[in-house]
Amino acid sequence: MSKKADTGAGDMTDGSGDRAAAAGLRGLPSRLLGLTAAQADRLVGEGLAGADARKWHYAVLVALQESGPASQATLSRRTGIYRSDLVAVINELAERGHVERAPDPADRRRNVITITTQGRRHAQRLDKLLAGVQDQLLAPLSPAERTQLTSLLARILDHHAQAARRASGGPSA
Amino acid sequence: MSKKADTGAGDMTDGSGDRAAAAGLRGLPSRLLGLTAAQADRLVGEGLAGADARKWHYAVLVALQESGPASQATLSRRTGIYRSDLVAVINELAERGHVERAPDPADRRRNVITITTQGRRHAQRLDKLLAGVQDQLLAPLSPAERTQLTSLLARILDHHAQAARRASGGPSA
DNA sequence: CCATAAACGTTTGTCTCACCAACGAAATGT
DNA sequence: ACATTTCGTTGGTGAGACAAACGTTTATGG
Repeated sequence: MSKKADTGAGDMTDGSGDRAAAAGLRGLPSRLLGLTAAQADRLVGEGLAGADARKWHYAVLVALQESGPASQATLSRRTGIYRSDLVAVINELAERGHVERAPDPADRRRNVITITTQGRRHAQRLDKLLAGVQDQLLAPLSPAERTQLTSLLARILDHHAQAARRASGGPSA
Repeated sequence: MSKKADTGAGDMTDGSGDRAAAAGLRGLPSRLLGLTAAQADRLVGEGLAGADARKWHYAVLVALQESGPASQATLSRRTGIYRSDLVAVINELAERGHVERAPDPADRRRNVITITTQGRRHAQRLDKLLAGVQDQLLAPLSPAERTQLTSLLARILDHHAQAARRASGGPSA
C-alpha cells in the first residue's frame, strides 16, 4: 500500500504571489484534503500491514462486533464493500481464524459470518494500533484542534450525505 | 498566515478514554479524512469532466503558468505526475490546443511544453470552476471555519513533509 | 401448486490509476 | 572514444472499485 504519491511535491515558494487566487491554488481545500488523506491512508495501511491486516479486515471485524453475526450480503451493505470483493476478505479472515463462515440453516443461500474470540482479540489489537496511527497523523495538533478537525470533517460529510438523500431518496418519495 | 486562532471553544464531545475509543471507531480522523477527500475528489472530478478536463490537466497548466515553459521531465518533477503518464496528459492538452509541444533546439532530447493563450483562458475557467467546487464542498462551514480547516490540514502536511525529509534527505546528507 | 422473479455467494472480467522497466535518441563526463 | 546519464515513449504490473453472469436457494403471485 505504499504506493500513493501525490500530485503535489511542490514547495510553497510561490514567488509569483500577486494574487490571493494564485496563492489559493496551492492551498485548495480539495487538494489539501487529498494529500492529507493520502498520508493518512499510507500510515494506516503500513500500520495494518504490520499486523497482517488490511482496511477491510478491520471494517468487517468492527461491523461484526457492533451488530453481531451477519450474512455476507448484510455485511457488504454495512461496510460498503462490494459483495464480490467481500469473498476474499472473509476468506482471509477465516484463514487466520478471526471469523467463521457457516451455512445458514434457516436460509441455505446465506453464509453466517461470526467473529471468533481470536477475532475479537485481533480487533482489539487493531483498535490500539489505529489509535496510535491517529496520534501519529495528528501529531502537530493539540487535543482541542484534533476535535475541531474531526468536527469540521464530520459536518462536511453530514451535509453532503443529506444532500445526497434529497436527490435520490427524495423528500416525498 | 497565523496558524492558530484560539482553538478553545470546539465542542468537547467527551473526554473519556475507553468509550471514546469505541465511539471513535466511526469517527476515526483517518476515516473521516478519507471519506471527505473522496467526496471532494468526486466533486472536483465531475466539475472538471464537465469542462472536458481532468485533475492533471489543471496541474500541468498551473505549473506552466507559474514557472513558464518546461520540458516534460521538469514538468513531471514539478507536478508529481510520472513521466510515463505525463505523455498522455500532454497529448490531450495539445489536442485541445491548450499547450504546444515543440522539440528543444538546444537539447534535442527534450520537448518544450508551452501554454497557449487558449490554454491560459482554459486555466482561468478551471480556476473559477474549482473555486465553485470548493464552495460547494465547504458549504456548511463559515469562512472562519474554512480557514481553520485548511490551516489544520496544512499543518499536518507540513509536519509529515518535514518528518519525511529527516528520514531520507537527512539533516547532514 | 407451479412458474417467475428475486436474493445469495462466487467467479470472472473490466476499467482506472500509480508505478516500474526498458528502449532508442541525444547529451554529457572522463 | 567510450561509458553514463537524461529524455520521451511504449508497454506492462498490481491493486482497487465496480459490473455481469451463473448456479443455488428462497419468495411471490396467479
